[in-house]
Amino acid sequence: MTDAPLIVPASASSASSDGQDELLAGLNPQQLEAVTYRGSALLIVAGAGSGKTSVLTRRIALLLREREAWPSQILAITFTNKAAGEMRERVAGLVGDVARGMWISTFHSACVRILRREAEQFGFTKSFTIYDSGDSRALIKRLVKEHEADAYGFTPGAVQSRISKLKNELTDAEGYARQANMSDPAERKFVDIFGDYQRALQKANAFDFDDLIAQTVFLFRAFPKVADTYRRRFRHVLVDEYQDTNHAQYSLIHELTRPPSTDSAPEPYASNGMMIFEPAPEAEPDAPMTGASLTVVGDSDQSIYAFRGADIRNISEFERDFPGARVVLLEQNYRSTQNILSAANAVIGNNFDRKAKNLWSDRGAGDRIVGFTGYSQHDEAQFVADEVESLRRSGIPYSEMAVFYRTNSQSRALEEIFIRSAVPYKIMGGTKFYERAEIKDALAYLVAVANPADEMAVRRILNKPRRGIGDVTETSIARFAVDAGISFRDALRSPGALGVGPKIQAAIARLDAVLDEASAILLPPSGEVPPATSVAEGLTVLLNKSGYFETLRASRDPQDEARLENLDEFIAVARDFARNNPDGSIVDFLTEVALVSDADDLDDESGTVSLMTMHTAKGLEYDAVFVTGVEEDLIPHRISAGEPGGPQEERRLFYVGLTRARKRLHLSLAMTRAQFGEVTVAMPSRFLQEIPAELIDWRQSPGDVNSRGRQSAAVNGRPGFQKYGGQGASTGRDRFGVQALPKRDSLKPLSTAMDRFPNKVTGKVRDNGDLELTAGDRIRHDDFGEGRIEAVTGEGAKRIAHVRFDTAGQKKLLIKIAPISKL
DNA sequence: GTTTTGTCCCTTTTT
DNA sequence: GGGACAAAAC
Repeated sequence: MTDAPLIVPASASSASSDGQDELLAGLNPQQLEAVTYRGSALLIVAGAGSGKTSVLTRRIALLLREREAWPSQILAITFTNKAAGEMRERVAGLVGDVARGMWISTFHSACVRILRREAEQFGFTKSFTIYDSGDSRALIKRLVKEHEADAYGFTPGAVQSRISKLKNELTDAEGYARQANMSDPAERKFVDIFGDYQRALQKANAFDFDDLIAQTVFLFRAFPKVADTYRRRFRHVLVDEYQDTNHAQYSLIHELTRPPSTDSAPEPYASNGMMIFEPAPEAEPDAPMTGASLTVVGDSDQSIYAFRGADIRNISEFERDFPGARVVLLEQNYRSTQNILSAANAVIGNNFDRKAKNLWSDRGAGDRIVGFTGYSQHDEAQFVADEVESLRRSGIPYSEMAVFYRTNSQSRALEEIFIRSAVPYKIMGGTKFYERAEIKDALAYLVAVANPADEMAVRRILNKPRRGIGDVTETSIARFAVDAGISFRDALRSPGALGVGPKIQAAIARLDAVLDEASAILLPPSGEVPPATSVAEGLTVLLNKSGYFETLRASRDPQDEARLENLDEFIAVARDFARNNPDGSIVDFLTEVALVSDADDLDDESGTVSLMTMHTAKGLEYDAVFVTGVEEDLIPHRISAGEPGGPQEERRLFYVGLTRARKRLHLSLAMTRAQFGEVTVAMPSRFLQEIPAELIDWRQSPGDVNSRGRQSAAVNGRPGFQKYGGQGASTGRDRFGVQALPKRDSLKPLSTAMDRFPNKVTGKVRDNGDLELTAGDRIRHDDFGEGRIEAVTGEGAKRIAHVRFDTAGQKKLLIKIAPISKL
């Protein structure tokens, strides 16, 4: 354990004012230095939970309060939009309204802002579309087909990831072609596809995710004057989660923090006439301007995006890249109890190529980590659900609990059991809202209006809803467009010229009219700026008059009902947007929607447990955390084994998961796991063995199953549940400090004795219709045996029975689907 | 042109 | 055990 150094660094800034005292209050010496150090470059190595967000916000606040910088001179980059919003709020909380002019955003949002301003410089318009991975995959798929590249073993996915990797390395299509081995036919194919892909994007007036960064760097390099504008403007650049930056992002930072070229005159206006910076407070007209001061915050132990091109060297070689850089280490953890930290430290200590770092906490040992081994993933999920309920009863709100897993597909079993057990939950990510087909359709309608050059979008809505425009017609439209030298969208204006039947002509004319009608609302020809509410209005017009809504309403597919609800929600999003951005345009709306991420959905909606992948969990913290599926081939994931650095990255990912917990940490696994229909036997993850045994309190350990396991024999039912979910928890005096079982044997393979595992919760559901139950009734449950109803709450399909089972403890059940019968 | 059936993958992680 | 996609049936 590290001792806190007692040296207080000399504050670099001038005599402290009252405001400064307030900003510096409660900081430890290292944090204080991180906040007050002034120099060209500062690296803050911030271990998990070491208060880096607080340091970053105070650093910004101090710059503002001490008048060292105008808000407009600050650029802060965060990993998610949500983090950006929070940081903005916290800075505003410290210094008030001044915070307004700052750029606090993600790399992608910041680049979009720059690109929209400068788009005309290189052949795009301000209203360019942003292609998400789905869009670009669709485009690549078409190209792969056109080039018959599958003969060379190219799959769309492989091509996409290769292009993405190249772009993250700032290699563009021409650059790649120049150095490619053109004697290899497969290589030639790839070069062609890459080139066509880039041309298609340009033609569609669109950027993909990687382009947003890479093209901004190219822009800066090709137009030094443009770059200078931003270099003069941003005097303080701060980057969070620096360990997860890729080469393109690193280069962007490098470009931005370079001194402006001395020969170009300061230009407070961007090429389009927009004023982009206020004159510096103390302008020194003759002195050459230095580069912006750079502050980066990161923790190489939490680098988990190498697969996306993140380069850990960006952080490990920071001092080489930015000579004279100061490095500050934050090692005191203010988040977790020592037991949790010790486990995390032990795990991460197994990564050999890292700089030693020891997080410590003064919050006391805390509870031991709870371990549980289920028979199946359902069993594991039931443990989580029961434990969630027990924690809830002990006073932790649902919103302070989170369940993590390695892969999105693992969420299904958890979800099933949570629904059954009436545990309110929310899934972060998974099939994301904006990736649902109906939402993508609605977006395509909007894009077709906002950026008619985007042929993909127009094609997408051509026959949605079905209006009899099939492949054949689509091809004739495309051919006509090419022949006439007009866009695909404009070809829809002359249905008569397409050589298709009258019915189809009429359908095309109707679609054309709908798009025009919406266009009149969203982009009035008069040139006046429509109110932000026009987005929702235009969207409603599009969905109504295109017949999209009508078709869904007429359908008797139950899924279409859900689609309608999603679209209603989407319109609500548009209304919300108008409320928050009174001056927002349709392009702004589309930008915002394109750049939202999983983590951004995390409303502070109290009262639901959050389910998410460990990746999504980065940067978040909860009182109680469940890390599930702690098995070989899952974490570390099977695929990572073959990748260089793979297992180490998996270990960091696991470490990130562990360190999210403040007070309660649960590790669970299943002995068997069904993967695409097939049941496979699972092994405990190697990472479990890396945690000192005395830190884990196994409610049901992998060893229990194989060895004599007194607890298994104890009850002829479900020992695990009984033991913790039953008496102990229900009395309310619960867990804090209570020492439980003696520690179990170390981990062993789970291969045998599955039948000795008595506790098998299944994913079974049953439709009980409107089974009437009241307090006092006795029931029988397929998995839990007999019990007594203590209360019934909720209404209709959401009626919940609160049951005390004779052997399985206290549970909530959703009556409609629980496999129960009244006795 | 649309609907239904059948086959083949699949599962890392995401801005 | 399901979703995407293609072939076959309407």
